[in-house]
Amino acid sequence: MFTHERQAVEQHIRAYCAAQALPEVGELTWSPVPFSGEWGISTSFFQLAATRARQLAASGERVNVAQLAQEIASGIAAHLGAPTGFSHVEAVRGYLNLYYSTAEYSQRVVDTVLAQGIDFGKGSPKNERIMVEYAQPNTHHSFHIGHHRNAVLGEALSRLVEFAGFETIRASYPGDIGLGVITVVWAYNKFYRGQEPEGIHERGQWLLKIYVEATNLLEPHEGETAAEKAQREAYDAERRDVYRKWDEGDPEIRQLWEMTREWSLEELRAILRLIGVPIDVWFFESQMDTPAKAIVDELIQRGIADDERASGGAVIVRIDEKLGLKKEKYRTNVLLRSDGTTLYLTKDLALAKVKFEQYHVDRSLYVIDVRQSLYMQQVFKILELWGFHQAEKSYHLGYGFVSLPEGAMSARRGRVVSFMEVANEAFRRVQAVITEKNPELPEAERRLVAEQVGLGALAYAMLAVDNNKDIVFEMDAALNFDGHTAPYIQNAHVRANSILKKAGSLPGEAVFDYALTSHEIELIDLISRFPATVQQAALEYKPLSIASYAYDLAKAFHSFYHVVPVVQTEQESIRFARLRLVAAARQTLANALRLLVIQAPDVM
RNA sequence: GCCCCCGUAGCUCAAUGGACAGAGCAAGUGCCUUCUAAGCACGAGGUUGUGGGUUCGAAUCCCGCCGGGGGCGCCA
Repeated sequence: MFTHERQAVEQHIRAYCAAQALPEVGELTWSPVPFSGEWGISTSFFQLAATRARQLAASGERVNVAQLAQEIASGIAAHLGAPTGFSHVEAVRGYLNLYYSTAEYSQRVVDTVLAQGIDFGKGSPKNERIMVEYAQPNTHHSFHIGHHRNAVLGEALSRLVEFAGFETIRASYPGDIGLGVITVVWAYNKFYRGQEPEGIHERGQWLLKIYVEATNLLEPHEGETAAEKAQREAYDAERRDVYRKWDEGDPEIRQLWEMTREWSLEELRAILRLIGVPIDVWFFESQMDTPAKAIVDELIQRGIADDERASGGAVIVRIDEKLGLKKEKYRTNVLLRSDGTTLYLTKDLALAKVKFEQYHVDRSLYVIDVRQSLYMQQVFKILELWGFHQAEKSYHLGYGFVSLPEGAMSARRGRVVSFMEVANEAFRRVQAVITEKNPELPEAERRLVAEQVGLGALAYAMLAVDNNKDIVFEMDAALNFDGHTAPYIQNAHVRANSILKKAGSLPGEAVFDYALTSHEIELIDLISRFPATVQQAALEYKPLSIASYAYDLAKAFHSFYHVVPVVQTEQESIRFARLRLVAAARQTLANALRLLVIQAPDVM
């Protein structure tokens, strides 16, 4: 908006500087004027003044940079007068502030939002394809709140980059094989065959219980007797035998594995559907073993990997050495065990190759635990050595772990917070609040809204904190619906909606040629910033920026709602303008919430 | 030993080179015959861990130190 007018002003500024024999103006960066009450764009002249000061210093003249910047800004302000599209211009402390014409700007913002609707804020196509890999829990475990953080962060990132203009593919990569998985298959077969409970979530959580009990049987205990030790070792031998049979493709073991695996995947798909995560492509770790073996020889031949098998060693990549680094930074990682089996790294490299070659991905994003930072850097560097230029644009969005107030979660000890338990508790509490606040709402609708609000609260708790930071999950805090939370934002949407419902119909157009209150100005200002916020957040891969923005917008709307009458406004032209503003605010809130994987209810 | 992340109000967190460092929670005061009080308004709370440096300008960039967390060739 107002791009044309801004460019005209830039031309005037350049012409002025040339005429005054000032140094060349570089790229002019504009930001919103940070004061409330009016709005406009601002740029500063400190750079220019500093350059000029250095020139003058060469001839022995000393000047104060801040003062000079202010002089330049004032000179330009006087030169500009009242440019088209702006009501007035001022120079303050080295900054040049251009204020928009209130009526024109308001109308343009509101009309744009209402014309574009759900697309308001959407960026133009970037002609680049992004694949986001997230939602990679191991199968044979139940979905816990750490997985939830991963899934919500990944989905928010996907929606963000997609909305910003990137073609986006959502990929899930569950770990469906490995010692942990085999442990469950062994224990199920030996102790629990046919005892699985009904119900998708019950069965998913039951698998975790088996895992915990099996781990207990297989781990050494303090002061164990010789008989206990023998028993434990016998169990471990059985488990190893199951793994060997799986590897050989033993039909019975494979069938057990597939059945139990499917129970986990059923639970995973149900939860992803519930929280709004539509995965496009499923990769499975078990399917990457063969492709992984296939890339090893290629990496050896290209001189990237070193084969030390002849001396009883493994196939390794000395990353620093291959990059020509003198100090250790990326270190060394193993590509193939000395027994010839693949590792996680091998499969990840093979999968990356598939993403680049078969899916033609330009940017590969990974939402993975921040503790794997070094590992991810190793993957990217090996891909670079391998010749995949896309690796430079690949990105690891790490996130901190979710822990309980009493300590870290541990799947092995069964100390996990099940996502469904938390979600159900949230639904119960929200329903209780709705019953109290809005008793007329029919039961069926109440349930639906409770789900939208409960899930929203959980999602927002995961997104409103910097991804690098750990979250100590406290049920009470997450379900506290006051303050900086999703329900606060959702309620702003509900209030906007109830005004519009009360008004009946939305005027097709309106002008803003009356004296706007500061609340209206603040609201319009925030709405107008949404498209730029989306672009910046997407390029930084930072859903948090949207979470902050949505909160600010909701806060501005709540203030507006409290002070400024809409439906009760007597003068029709003002009422029309305010109704359209409310509709624009509702739309923008909905669009922002959608990027955060949070639903915008009409009532609550 | 080396690498990464973090240190901001009593607590939880924003702000990554620009104007007076902002929110929420907690504690305090006021506001429901008015579009839903899951709300609004008003105060209070800060040498941005610390010492240097770069810059016209630093919470932000660089170096040292202190404190916390994480990681480092056959786990995933």
